Amino acid sequence: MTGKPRDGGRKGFTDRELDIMSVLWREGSGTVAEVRDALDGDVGYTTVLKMLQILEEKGAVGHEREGRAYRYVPLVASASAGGRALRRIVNKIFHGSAEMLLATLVEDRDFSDEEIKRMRSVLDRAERGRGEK
Amino acid sequence: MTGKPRDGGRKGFTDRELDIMSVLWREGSGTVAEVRDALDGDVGYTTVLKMLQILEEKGAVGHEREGRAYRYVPLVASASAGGRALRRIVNKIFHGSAEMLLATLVEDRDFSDEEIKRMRSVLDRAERGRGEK
DNA sequence: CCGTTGCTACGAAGGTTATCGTTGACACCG
DNA sequence: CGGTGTCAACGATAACCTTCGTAGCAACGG
Repeated sequence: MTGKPRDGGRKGFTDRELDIMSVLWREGSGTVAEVRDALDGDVGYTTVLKMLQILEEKGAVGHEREGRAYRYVPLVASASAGGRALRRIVNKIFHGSAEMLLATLVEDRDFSDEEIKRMRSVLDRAERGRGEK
Repeated sequence: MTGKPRDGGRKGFTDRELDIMSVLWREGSGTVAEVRDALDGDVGYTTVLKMLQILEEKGAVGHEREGRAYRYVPLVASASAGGRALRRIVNKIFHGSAEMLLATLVEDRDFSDEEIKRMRSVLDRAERGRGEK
């Protein structure tokens, strides 16, 4: 493992960085070639490598040697990045209203009954689970 | 009004751009000086002007003369920007699961009973309102 | 042993973001 | 009229994102 953070991962990810983090979160880890294959369009090998090096400088990923190649692993959890991103959106776009955020979300996509049910139970759990810890 | 779009506002906003759009969405419109006053830290007048000009180039805002100054108005609705941002997050960070997004949201903040209730009714409305249009 | 292949490292190019300094226009005050 | 304050326009700057080309290294096949 290497990598001294430059900005500690405080800020959100850029588009390309997010593409790459998304792959690592989904797969758990990846070599440069694996990440590259998992990306949509065709991106140069060195481009992916560079992005991973930048992400490492920021402390978002780490790497360990695997044979001749490096295997990169995310050091920032997706939930943590998601929380930061959601906070930003709810504050700047929805003026602090989570209700508006949710309304926009469900208006934007057609959720199945199943999905709505599960979302409702997320709210139930939040309500019940409060006041304990 | 002026402003031919350069990228049509397809992409999301950067941090600073979002700060400024947030003010315009909240207030409805604003001159350079008004926007500047509404921003948190002290930002230079010309900086705010420049950002508004960039946003105008992108088609996100327009302006009309008001006395000697320009009054800027948002051309992109906050719900539209919010929808785009949420889609990006749910896809890249939560792998398409709105349920995970919602779980992260409610874990991150302590919502009141009132807020939870309103969010639940947003889901109810979504369920009932489906299949018609 | 030598060429090929699969890697990482380095650094540069082009575009964007974010910050202003400076200039010039215009109007108001005294 | 002449100074002062408010405003937009322009250009400069520094940092950062994103893309690679090129080079160098190490292992493997023949």
